[in-house]
Amino acid sequence: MIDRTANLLGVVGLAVADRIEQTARDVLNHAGETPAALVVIGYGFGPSNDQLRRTLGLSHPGTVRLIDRLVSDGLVRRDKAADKRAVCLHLTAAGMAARDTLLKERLAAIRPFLMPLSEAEQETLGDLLHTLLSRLDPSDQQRRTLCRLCDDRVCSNCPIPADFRRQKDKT
Amino acid sequence: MIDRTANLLGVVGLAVADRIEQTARDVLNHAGETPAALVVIGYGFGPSNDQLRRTLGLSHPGTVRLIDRLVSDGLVRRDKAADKRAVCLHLTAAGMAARDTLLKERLAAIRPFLMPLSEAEQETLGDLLHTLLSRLDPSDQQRRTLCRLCDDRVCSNCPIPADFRRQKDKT
DNA sequence: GCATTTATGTGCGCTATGCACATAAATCGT
DNA sequence: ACGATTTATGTGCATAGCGCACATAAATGC
Repeated sequence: MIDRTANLLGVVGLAVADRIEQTARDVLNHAGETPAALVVIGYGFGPSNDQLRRTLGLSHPGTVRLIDRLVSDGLVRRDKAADKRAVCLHLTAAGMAARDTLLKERLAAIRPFLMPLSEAEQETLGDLLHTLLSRLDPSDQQRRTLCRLCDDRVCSNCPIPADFRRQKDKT
Repeated sequence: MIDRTANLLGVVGLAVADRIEQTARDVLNHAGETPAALVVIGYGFGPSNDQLRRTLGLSHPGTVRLIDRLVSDGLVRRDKAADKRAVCLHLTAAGMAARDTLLKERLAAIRPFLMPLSEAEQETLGDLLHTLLSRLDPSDQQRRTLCRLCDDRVCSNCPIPADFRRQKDKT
């Protein structure tokens, strides 16, 4: 019986991810992990290339090229870090605007799935998803990966707090 | 309040899609829409390149190359169709085995998200997802796209029946 | 103070995909 | 029934996004 639910979750997950990806492509003209990079850098703690790499689950050269794209689009700056080997990534004003649009459009892309549900059904679903996420027991790294496209402005009582805004847990 | 739920659905959707994609890559050594192609062709109604293209949401040359890959992997055959312009796609024995593995591993990839929930919670979630899907009101084409990775063996009482096994609705 | 580790960047290749074009078969109108 | 249009496939060429192997510079650890 669990497999019936698993299958439905797979269908909905695919549908939701499809819509998010399409939206991100429309907003940024880039696909893959590029939108997630924008969201993560946007927390403003100035991640290094390497920190970002781990959150996005990419190889490090892949991350370098990803940042190259964002820099050449004028959305990201490579600042100097205390550690002179590292870079310290920040959004430009244009980058922040793009990030805002991206997150707004992401929610707009997901909302149609929920609109046909009653308030009560939405509430129940939200609680169940919250419970589901709270029981995943991910590593710190996995938390950040899970939340890499999350809109923290609407994530009250986050079930998997990913400490994006703190510089601790650099691992 | 809907946005809190939308955000959580986005997080879970992304997580589920990530796991499915990773699993598909492990099983097939291919990514993108290749796994979906295997599932859809596996219904055995002998889709044409063009029918498949619409379900996968790819360009037609992209679909030709996708089938090229599956053929050269020995998973798919290009048979002749009644319409002599068209091809008629079928799985080889190896293709059917790969499809079985793929669907099995897909469920295995999703199950860990549900395991920590109680039976009752799983039931409620399944019912809510079923309701959500049943209210999407997609076109016939969208139905097939939604279900392109679906495991019909465990999809009892499908909320969005996608007539894969029937040749009607060739549109 | 030198060997090791860490962080970044570069050369090169590959996969998945799209656009423009070509070709063959079916269909439609007269 | 025949030419014009539409439909289905395939091919040349290009692009985005990514990984591996390698190079280099800064930090770290005896």
